[in-house]
Amino acid sequence: MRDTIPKATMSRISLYLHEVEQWQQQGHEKISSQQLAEILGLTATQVRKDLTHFGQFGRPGVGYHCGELIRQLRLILGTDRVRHVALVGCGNLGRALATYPRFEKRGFSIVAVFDNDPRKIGRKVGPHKVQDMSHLSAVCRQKDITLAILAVPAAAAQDVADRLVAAGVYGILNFAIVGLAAPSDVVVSTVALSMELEQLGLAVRLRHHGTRDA
Amino acid sequence: MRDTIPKATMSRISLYLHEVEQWQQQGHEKISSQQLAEILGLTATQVRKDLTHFGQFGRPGVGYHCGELIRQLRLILGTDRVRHVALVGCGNLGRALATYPRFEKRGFSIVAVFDNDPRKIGRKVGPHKVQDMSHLSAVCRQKDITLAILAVPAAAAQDVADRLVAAGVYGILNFAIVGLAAPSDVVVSTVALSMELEQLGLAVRLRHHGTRDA
DNA sequence: CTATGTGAATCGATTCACAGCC
DNA sequence: GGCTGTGAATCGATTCACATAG
Repeated sequence: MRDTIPKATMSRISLYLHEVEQWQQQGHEKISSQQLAEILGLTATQVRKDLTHFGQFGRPGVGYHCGELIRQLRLILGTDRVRHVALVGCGNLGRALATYPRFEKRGFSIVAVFDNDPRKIGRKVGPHKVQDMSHLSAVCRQKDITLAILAVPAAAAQDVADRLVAAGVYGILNFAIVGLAAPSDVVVSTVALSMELEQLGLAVRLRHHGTRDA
Repeated sequence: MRDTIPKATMSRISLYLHEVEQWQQQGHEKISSQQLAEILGLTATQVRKDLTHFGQFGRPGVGYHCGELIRQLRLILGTDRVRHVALVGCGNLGRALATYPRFEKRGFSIVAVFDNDPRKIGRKVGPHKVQDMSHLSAVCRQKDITLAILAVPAAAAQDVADRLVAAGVYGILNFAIVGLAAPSDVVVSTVALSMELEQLGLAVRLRHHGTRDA
């Protein structure tokens, strides 16, 4: 487990966890790299290579024990214990994310919600009162918040990111369409929804290349 | 332009478009591969290689003309003309996406919204009345809808996807956490928000590897 | 005989080095 | 001089082939 993990591998670990959980819920006790690969449209070798970056979880001639593999994958992802998350920005997208049930189901708990709009502060969003940004640092430290979801307008994103970093957050999931500067020990991952749609459009165009200008 | 485009290149084209637009709005007339690369944290060579997959848009000694490059990038992405999009699923996330202003700003227009919940049908979400799923096929064809955003529960996703395909949609942006089966001429792109958060958590853990179990 | 784990080989993407144009 | 476009070289990721364990 102590070499550097390929980026491509990292992006597949949570896929593995999700599919093995599904598989187990369907009543299976074990799963082979072949079966897991087929579900995900990968190769069996790729699945095994990915997993062995973190340890040897399977048994030759048998496969992987679902329960054990799930435990290990959660350990890898750090979701064996619940992680506290702050959500900043209570627009339409922010409110949807605040109540997105899958975060809670997968080991992340949104424990504080912030906005800087006085009309929103004090309102409830899901189970949480929206708090003023000025409380950000104190609340993050008090509630042991290590990750943040950023759903504010692009113009405000860098400022909020700086404040989150100052508040001791280690990772930021950024829904604004700007690159964020952050110190090297803080991870920023940007989800640009409009670009996802653009890329889908491009993929469609290339697949139908000459065919028609669909 | 007629070799196969690397997947990695495809995923960067919309980044280029966005940054060149910003750059132009800041009053610049031209941009060099070096400047664009710095903004995005890439190398100048990579930017040039990516662009030349689609044609030769720059002039040696000068750089790229912003206006011309933007025009070409939109042509590549197919957003030179507005594309009609259907949104299926009016839960919290669906409603946020239905009114997400950036889609409209970048050449995509949500022209129809569907749900199968009778209590939601007829309500307005942004400028659109929520329609029953039974109208899906007729509306998609009538309004020349080529792309769809799928924001329904995982259990319903495959069924809806099948109906979208039957309705002549070429691409599906899927927010449900399931792999969707679709014919090879239909592109499915899945955005799994909870997995984004898991991957962020993993990246954080690996960056701080031994340090502390943040 | 079945399925994992892994070094070696292949494949694809990034970077280098430079030829050609402004 | 400055910068693009591109073949050659490097780097990383996937696949192959097989040794090893159940």
